[in-house]
Amino acid sequence: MIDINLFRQNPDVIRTALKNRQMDPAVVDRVLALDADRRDLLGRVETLKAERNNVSREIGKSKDAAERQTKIEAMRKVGDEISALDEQVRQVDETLEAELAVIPNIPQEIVPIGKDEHENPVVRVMEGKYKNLDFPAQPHWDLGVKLGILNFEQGVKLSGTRFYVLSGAGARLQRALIAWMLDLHARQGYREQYLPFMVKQEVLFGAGQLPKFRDNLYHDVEEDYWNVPTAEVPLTGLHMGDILEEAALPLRYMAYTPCFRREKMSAGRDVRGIKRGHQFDKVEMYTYCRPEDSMNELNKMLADAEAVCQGLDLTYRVVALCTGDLGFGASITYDLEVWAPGCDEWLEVSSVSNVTDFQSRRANIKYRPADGGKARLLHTLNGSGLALPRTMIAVLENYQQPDGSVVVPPVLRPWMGGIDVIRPE
RNA sequence: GGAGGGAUGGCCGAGCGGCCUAAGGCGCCUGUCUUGAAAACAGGUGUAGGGCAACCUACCGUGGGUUCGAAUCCCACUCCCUCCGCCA
Repeated sequence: MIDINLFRQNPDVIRTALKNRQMDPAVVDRVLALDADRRDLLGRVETLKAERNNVSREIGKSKDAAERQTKIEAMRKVGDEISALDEQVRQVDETLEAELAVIPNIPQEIVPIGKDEHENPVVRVMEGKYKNLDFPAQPHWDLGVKLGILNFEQGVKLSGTRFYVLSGAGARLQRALIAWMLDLHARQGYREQYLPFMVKQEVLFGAGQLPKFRDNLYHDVEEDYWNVPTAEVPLTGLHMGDILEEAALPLRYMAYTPCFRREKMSAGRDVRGIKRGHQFDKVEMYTYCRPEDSMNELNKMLADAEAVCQGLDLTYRVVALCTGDLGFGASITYDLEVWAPGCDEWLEVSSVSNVTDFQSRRANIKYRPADGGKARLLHTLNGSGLALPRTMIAVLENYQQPDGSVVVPPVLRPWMGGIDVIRPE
């Protein structure tokens, strides 16, 4: 959510931000009009409430029955006016909140201006040991099926399209990746969390998923349970409504969770393989920090995500998202893309963002400055470290050998129970 | 799922429909005193919104209702505790 004070004081900043995001800036004028309405109504209703409070107090003290009756009659009328105005305030508030709730964060000045993902500049390319294979690379959907570690038919049998089963060494390889990533991030200073995979509606609002991305979420129709689309959601909710001590910051968390997405927006895209499913696993990093520290934390988090690619010796590149491709809550985002020689494409395995105070305002998360001053909104950041299916694709396709076997990356071997090479089962 | 008890400021804990503008205590901050500290004493200590300000409004688990007026009365819900049943 954007600070209403920014609309009042500098609406052009928001108009420009919306234009750069390829969105209509007309919403700014609607917000300003609603805000003016709201303040006008509040002024009137609060004056009436003050009057009623005073007179009601007099009624309590008065001994004169006739005078009491006169005042009670008068206040009954005032009460009706208050009810009517309160209802108007409620409606204006509701409309205003609805408008504000779907306005995205302001991109930072250093974010490149661009229309869509085709205009995202590549910041750097980091070549790992595995880049070019000197034989024709198989895509993972062939390689994995032949190895007997990946089964699409069973996924469809159980749950339908966009589901699959990992079997034997495949399942174990994913578990090894998860365990290794968690241990790596623990060494980098993040505290591991085990979280609910279903959360309440208000948590999704706080994280910026609702109301805008309702169509992408799975939820229980009988209870207020929503499956998390990313660990970012419960990691935001952890401190919803809290006032943290400045000394506790930065607070760095990480968590492994499954993620559930309906993928209504991408129907028909990436239907082959395990790149995009309704359920996938992810290790996520999340930081709460002081506003003045958030850009440093962004750089740290990006480096910490890159360390995963480096540990696996994968070739990857860092891409800066342009204004037209920036996510809803992000003020700046870097994507990590690893090279997958089998499907012959760069795969987005991580997205690292500084969300500034966009989520903390929605979720009411503050910190108390060490000097004891007023509580201030803090900044939050999130970054994948990494998304599992695409990391699995990259490992399988990069570590494949001409005979169709797959070498297990050395860093993962402690969890593989002696399997150094995955061969057909 | 059934029966009962509870939810009040940072914490503990009072609170007959109207001096609740929430008692009292603890904690914290400031001041006096002191070489310094402790103690004692005095004052101050929530969040949000509106107003240039004085000030005003809202908030006693949540949401409704009754009333001129609700922490207080009524209804629904949520969460916590105790017991019973069921259960990985």
